[in-house]
Amino acid sequence: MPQPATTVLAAGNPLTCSHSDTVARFFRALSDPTRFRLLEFILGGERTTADCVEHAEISQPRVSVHLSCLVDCGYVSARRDGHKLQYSIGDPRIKDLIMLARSLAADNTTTLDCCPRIPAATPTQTRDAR
Amino acid sequence: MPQPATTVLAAGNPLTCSHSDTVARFFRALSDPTRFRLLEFILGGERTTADCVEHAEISQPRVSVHLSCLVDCGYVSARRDGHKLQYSIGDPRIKDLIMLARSLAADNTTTLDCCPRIPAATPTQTRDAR
DNA sequence: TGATAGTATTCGCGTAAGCAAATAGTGTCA
DNA sequence: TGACACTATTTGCTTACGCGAATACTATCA
Repeated sequence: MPQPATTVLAAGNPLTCSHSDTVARFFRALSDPTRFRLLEFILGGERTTADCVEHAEISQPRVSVHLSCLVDCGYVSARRDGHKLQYSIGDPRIKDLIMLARSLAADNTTTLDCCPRIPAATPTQTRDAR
Repeated sequence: MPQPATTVLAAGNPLTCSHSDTVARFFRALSDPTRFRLLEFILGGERTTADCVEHAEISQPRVSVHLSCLVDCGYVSARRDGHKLQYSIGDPRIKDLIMLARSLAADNTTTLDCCPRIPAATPTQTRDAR
């Protein structure tokens, strides 16, 4: 189903000026399993850093970096609550994005898992997380 | 807006079994600028490998690898046409995903570009990207 | 205002993954 | 079936980036 290049651009939005590289950077934030799991966790409700550390099972500094990244990329927003920081999803469209991706990924699990270009889902392979 | 963790899972879809790592892998395919640009290019209509090579301005072997990756991850499908291969978008939801991401990324361009966790949009760049 | 809980930064390391160049493989048509 | 157009793989290199460990910073409250 070949579509002219203008189809996307003429969809009635002002997004045509959004450079591809920026969108790729945006996706990059979700391409790390740890970060993506953190986002999913926060998608389930407001979470403190401590919650995230416990959930992610990695060091606090690492979680801090990942959360900062998610904030910078616009996925989550932080709110101070006494000593702690509370993280939550800032935009309802994030949920749509995740669910859409889940749906698409689910339909391609077999080939996805075999893609040699993106070898294993587990970085720093110390544990057999498969 | 804190939501219970069950909200996503009880949304009436069977996607709960789709592991986070698989979805992260799915996103990984779009996290590379070259690959993402190729996908956008193909989104504009059916393209041959030669078209993609010309568009991406990298070597044919590299393009081949990227296209294979996009096929494996379910973004595009390939069709033989004489000597050539024709690539096209396989699923209309892909377009939705891209447009949603474009929209979200556009709203966060400033912070996105400053995220030190995802340094520069240009790989293999000799300049000091900080 | 000082103690401290909570968060962020720096450092060094190792793997992931992008690239070009060379080359091998495969499908199509004369 | 051989020649050729097109596509995929291999090799070697370099950079990106995730990790833990150590440590520095900072906001809050007694």
